[in-house]
Amino acid sequence: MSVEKSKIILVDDHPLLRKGIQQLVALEDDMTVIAEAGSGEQALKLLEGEDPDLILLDLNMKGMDGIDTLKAMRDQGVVARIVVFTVSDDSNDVISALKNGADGYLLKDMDPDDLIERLREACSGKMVLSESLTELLAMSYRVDNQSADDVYASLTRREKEILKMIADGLSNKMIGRQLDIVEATVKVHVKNLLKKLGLRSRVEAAVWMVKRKNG
Amino acid sequence: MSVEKSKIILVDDHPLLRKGIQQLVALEDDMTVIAEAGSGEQALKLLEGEDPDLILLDLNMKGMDGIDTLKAMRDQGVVARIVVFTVSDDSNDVISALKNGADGYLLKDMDPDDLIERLREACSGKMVLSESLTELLAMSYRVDNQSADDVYASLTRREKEILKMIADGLSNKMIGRQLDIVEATVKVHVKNLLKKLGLRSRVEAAVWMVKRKNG
DNA sequence: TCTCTATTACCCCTAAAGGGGTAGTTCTTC
DNA sequence: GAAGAACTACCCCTTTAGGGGTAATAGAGA
Repeated sequence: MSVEKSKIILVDDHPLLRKGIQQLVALEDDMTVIAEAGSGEQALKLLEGEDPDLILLDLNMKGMDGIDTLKAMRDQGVVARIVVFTVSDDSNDVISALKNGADGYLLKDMDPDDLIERLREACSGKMVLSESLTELLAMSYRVDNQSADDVYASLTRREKEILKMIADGLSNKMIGRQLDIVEATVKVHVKNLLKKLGLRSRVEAAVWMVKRKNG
Repeated sequence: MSVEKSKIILVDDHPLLRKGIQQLVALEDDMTVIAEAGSGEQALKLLEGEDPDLILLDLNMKGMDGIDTLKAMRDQGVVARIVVFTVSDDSNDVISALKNGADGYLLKDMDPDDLIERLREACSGKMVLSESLTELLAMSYRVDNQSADDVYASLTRREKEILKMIADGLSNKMIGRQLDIVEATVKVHVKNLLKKLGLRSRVEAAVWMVKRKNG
């Protein structure tokens, strides 16, 4: 029997780019683009009826952004390989994508032949990353060791103060009471410090803080 | 001028016991019972109009229990001294009460004269505890050192498993997905392990777990 | 002076957490 | 076989958390 083609879905808000990739993939006999979406919302709807092997996902989209779309897909229980395909080589984006269940992170400026090869690898279950990201990722691994202090240093006085209280198990309301500011303001600081630390919840923040101190 | 009497509020669902204490206090010239409540809800309502120096609070009440009432009082910003007065010498109750802002913990089987003396001490700002609780409290201090493992050992296999995942920052939904059980069941386990560990939130649980491992 | 950052406070909204209850199953233990 | 513990799943409910936005104010620095 003939080899079954890998089913790919493209999610990008640039129709031209989608067209380009689609034609590129069409030249290969072991993969095929079965659907396209111009937004995260559209992609999520699409996935209710499709069962792709690979989803190529842009990060910078209008409306729901790529990371949110990625989160939502995983929350929906999508089992397909999801590879982020974007222009951003911002380390926060890369880490954030990987943390949220991306199986790869490719930059849009890569060579077309290389892209096809990477997609093939991704379909076969391999984690794919653009070369230029290796160094960046290597640095991010050091976050747990030394550059954690750099991230911590980027916090404002208030944020550090609140982070400590989070690690003490205080709720936003209690923190506000202790600092004599309203809960809503505490939430603003929490929101900002989570973003700076690249964490997703106060639980992660608390653990991060404790490990930083004595781990 | 004459010394101002310490104002006491009694919260207990046994009218007879309230009466007894009230009469006992009435014999003293430096303290007075200004109000009584038969339930936590009633006590909270009462506190909107009263400004006592001391609140004597029963733990085992119908409806809202003593700990919840205590929490609610502190959340409402009640500044009065709050002393728990109960029959329970369960260490969890004692610790829980102290964690939630109690200024003392007295057992109901104590000598009446002794009680009055303790109330007087409480009014003057001293932390009061029944003698038989000293050993119990001493043990609880060791929780942070060695007997933490005993508490941990009291967790079921499932609870330990989930506690680890909490420390990894996973949400209940994610934990459920990973263990292939519904989120509601995860919440049951979380609820139970929090109670066993005497903690109030998953944040505290996560920190507890991390400190236990490498702290 | 103008700009940037930090801090504060609010609006909107959804999702997550947590506490109470009941209840069925399985498995062990007495 | 009865009793208890563990695990599962659901009901109810309120509170907490988190993410998006706008905006005012104060202070530091170009």
